[in-house]
Amino acid sequence: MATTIRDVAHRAGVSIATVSRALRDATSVTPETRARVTQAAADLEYVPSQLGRQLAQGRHAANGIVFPDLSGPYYAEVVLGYESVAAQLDRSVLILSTHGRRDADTLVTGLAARCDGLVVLGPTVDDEVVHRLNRRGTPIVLVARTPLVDVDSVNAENNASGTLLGEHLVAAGARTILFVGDPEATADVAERFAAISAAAERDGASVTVEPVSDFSEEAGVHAARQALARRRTTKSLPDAFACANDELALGLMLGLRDAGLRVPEDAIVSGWDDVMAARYAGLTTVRQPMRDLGVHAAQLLDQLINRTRETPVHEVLPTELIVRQSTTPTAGGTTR
Amino acid sequence: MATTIRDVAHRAGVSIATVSRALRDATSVTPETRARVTQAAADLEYVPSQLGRQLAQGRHAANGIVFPDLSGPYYAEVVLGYESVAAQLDRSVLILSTHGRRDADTLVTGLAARCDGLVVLGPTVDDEVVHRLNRRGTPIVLVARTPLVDVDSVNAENNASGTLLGEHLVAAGARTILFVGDPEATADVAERFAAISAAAERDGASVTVEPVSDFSEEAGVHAARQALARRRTTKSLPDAFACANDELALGLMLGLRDAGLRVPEDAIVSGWDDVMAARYAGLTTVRQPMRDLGVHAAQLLDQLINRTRETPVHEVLPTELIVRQSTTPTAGGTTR
DNA sequence: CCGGTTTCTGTAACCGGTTACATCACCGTG
DNA sequence: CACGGTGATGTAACCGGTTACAGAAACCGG
Repeated sequence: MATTIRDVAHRAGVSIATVSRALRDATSVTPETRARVTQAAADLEYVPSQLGRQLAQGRHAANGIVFPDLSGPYYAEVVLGYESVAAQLDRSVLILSTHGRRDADTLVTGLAARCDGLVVLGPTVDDEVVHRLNRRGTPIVLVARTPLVDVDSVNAENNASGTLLGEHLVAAGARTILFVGDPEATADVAERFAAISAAAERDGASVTVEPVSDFSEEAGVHAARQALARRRTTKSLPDAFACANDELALGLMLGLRDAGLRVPEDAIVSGWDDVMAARYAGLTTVRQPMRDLGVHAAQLLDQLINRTRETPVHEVLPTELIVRQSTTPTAGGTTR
Repeated sequence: MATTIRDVAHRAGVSIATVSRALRDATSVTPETRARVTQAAADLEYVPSQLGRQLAQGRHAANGIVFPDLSGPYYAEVVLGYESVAAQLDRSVLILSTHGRRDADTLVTGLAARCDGLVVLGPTVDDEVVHRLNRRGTPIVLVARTPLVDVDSVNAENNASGTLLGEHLVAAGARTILFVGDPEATADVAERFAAISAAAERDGASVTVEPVSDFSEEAGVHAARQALARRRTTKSLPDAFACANDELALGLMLGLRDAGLRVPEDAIVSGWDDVMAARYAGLTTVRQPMRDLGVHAAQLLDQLINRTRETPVHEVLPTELIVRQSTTPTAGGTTR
């Protein structure tokens, strides 16, 4: 195959150990030999085999990241933040998307064997798998997942923004709020729901739940139809829809408008995440520092890999309420 | 560190060669010894070191992919398609985002040393780097890039859809069309521009160019302002804006509306890519089979790695014109 | 001019697997 | 019963680097 360190050693007239040293340490090698080795390496277009190097050093110099999907902007941004830090630390990033794969457990275990540590993002594998890897000594950081006591985690704040959102909805005129999304699904959603409903009820509104567990646009459209169907019997529609994420909210808005209802005049709608489309749809939502989630995760992971730290850390990053037309009937105009 | 193949061999009372065989080949090992080895491996919770394995086999069992960014849905989708195929082929995927890094060349070269082959996506590194790696024998597939004769490539069709789009714009009433985007920037954009303008001019419209090279939303907003500023002197605004991609188009629409103009009544707008936000903005655009680009690239790359094929292949995947409200004044209503 | 450091380089043992080849036991056949 | 053939297993060489240790050369002060 390619030229090896021995070829270079031979050409430069030195031993392989010297080549190895000359090409890495500036020190501990005479400038002359160093020059000779460098020249020989250049002549032969020598590129050190990372495989040999990694085996000798006993490290992959690579980090893994597991996520459900990259379709939405959410995980993609986290991955980008993660990658940027990893690259700085001179580590490669291995990705694994579990979306729609039943053998996710196996794949994640396989990934773990190919890197020095990994980040597990969102609903991908069971906690059981995380625990197993953790016991085995694999450095792991959880992101956007229910934290486990003995595993590092990074999450976005839900409480404060949820409270703000709840208050905002009531201030915008909501009396009956429907939370769209299953609070049982994940801890994140549970927190959002709890915060929103607590604030809204404190301010005198009533909150009910539409337990949707598939957080997609289609599910949002469907939820709208459900609510409209119920209107026939109950003669009333909720005047606000607080959705567990933006995609649900966007779908819901489509569903409402298809039925001739106007947002925000006839009903106000909020989402969560602030995806790009939310801006164009004028959707009120909560922005998460997605890229920062990735950045922090990479930093924590690096500490674990380098054994700089022993005790687990659980970070919570702040979020921000973004108010747009979908909840501001007074500001005029159907969503532009 | 962890338990090695020698520990297992010792416990099972066999040689390491036998362990190696027993754990991979079903054949060439007695069922009894096989069972004994398997048991020993299980007892010791043995996980084969991928490093050792990779070095011995002389392959990384990993593919790389280089892209500018994951922020838009475009590259993310390609990456997903790529990853899905790679996973099936039991190969890991290493990612590298070059966005805003000046040392992209070095990083890509480094990446190439860590995998068996790689895909280079969009405007990331110079052709010169690609050529160098190619000469060195690294299997490479280019995606969404100007093809090079001796390197595999996968691209989306621009001509047919561009023609359709050009015709559609004129049919929608466009007489004066402004192409927003720099045709000199990339071959892709050049093709789109050529097809659109040829068709439009054939049908009697005139086409001018606003050579924007930053394909961002902000650039779109800016382009709108430019056009509006020019209106003061020329007393006229183009009645159609054909943008090089969706983000430009979305920004442009924002810019026009901020100035009180209605889309599509006062001017029609088209994009290219069909990002998610395009749907919510009602933007007419051209949909590319992004995921398929990734899938095909992974397949081509696999052929290169396994030396199944010698001669370079250049694939062109079909695209589709998606007509929405931004170019259909008759269909009524400002974008919903 | 000598002994003791210091500095540079080479030898060889790793890292943890795979695999060519040798070995050996056992089989059926003439 | 001797012999060639077959199939299971062990031995050891490799993959391509890193690095502990040893040895040699150069340098130092007394």
